[in-house]
Amino acid sequence: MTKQGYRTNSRTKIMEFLQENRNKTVTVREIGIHMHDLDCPVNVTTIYRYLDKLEKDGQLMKYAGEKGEKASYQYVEPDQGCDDHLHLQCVSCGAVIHLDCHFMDEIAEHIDREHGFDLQCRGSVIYGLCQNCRPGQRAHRQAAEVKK
Amino acid sequence: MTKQGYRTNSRTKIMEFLQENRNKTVTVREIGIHMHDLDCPVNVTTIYRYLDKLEKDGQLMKYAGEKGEKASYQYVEPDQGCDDHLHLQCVSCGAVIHLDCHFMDEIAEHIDREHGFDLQCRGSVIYGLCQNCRPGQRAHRQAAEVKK
DNA sequence: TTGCGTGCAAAGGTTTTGCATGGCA
DNA sequence: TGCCATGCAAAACCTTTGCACGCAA
Repeated sequence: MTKQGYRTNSRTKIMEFLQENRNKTVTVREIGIHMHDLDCPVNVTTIYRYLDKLEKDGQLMKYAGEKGEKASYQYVEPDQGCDDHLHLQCVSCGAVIHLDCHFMDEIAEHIDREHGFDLQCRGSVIYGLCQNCRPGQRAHRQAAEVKK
Repeated sequence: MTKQGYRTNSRTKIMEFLQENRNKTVTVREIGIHMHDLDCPVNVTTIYRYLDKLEKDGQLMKYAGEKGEKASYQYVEPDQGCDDHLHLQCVSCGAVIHLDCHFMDEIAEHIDREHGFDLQCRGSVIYGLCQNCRPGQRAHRQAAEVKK
């Protein structure tokens, strides 16, 4: 983790937004819109640069792109150890589930022993439907609608 | 699976390339370069359209983007059932391993029962290092070099 | 002949880079 | 004051779309 850098109004608000949405991923565009709504418009360049920095510092996970969309980012607790477990993301509402249970060890072990493959959790995403979005559940899809 | 469409020289060669590389993913750019090397240059538009068609027909799996790169595609056997198992991709050489063993059921079941999550294999990729590319192995990295 | 495939040009979108300015420490 | 952060403009990419023409069946 490198040094903190300056604390500016923009960065503070972006970080707040990331932390509020730590249970799912957000895109650069969404951050931009949010900042605009806050009457604190920020250039996309600034967002990209700040996010790159945060990712290098390990405070952010970057996903190449969710199902054909563009890159998305997710805040991670500094000590959450997101490198040790896989992540499930709901394709409907965007929620991210951290698979940090005992079973994670079994997966890594099986893949290692049976397939000779050394798992790398950072950047790996398993898609599907979360509890709330599965058919038959009452649909909690507000988040999904917001996305476009 | 929809109808076959016309058989043209370009399509034949693109399909051959996809099948030759069925053990890993390829990008539109790589296909373009390959076609150029074959003295059979094809417009990128054509590649995109053909790939879209193949994906709709289920002969191709499309990945949103591998580790920050752009979309990549992989040929799948018509009856390979790639919707039923996850895929491991080596970040070094690009090889893809089909996780179509008994353990796949355990993963899906655990994720379902413990996390209420309905797995969706298509598009999900787990990254890591394959047998040949793991440190300590003799490095088979020709493929990795080709990529850039 | 008919309809699909292809190339070209252009557009839309995301992300990056250079440069000058402004602001935090 | 000295960096670092920011905005702006421009560029580099990736991908899609419209249109006209060519070619397979």
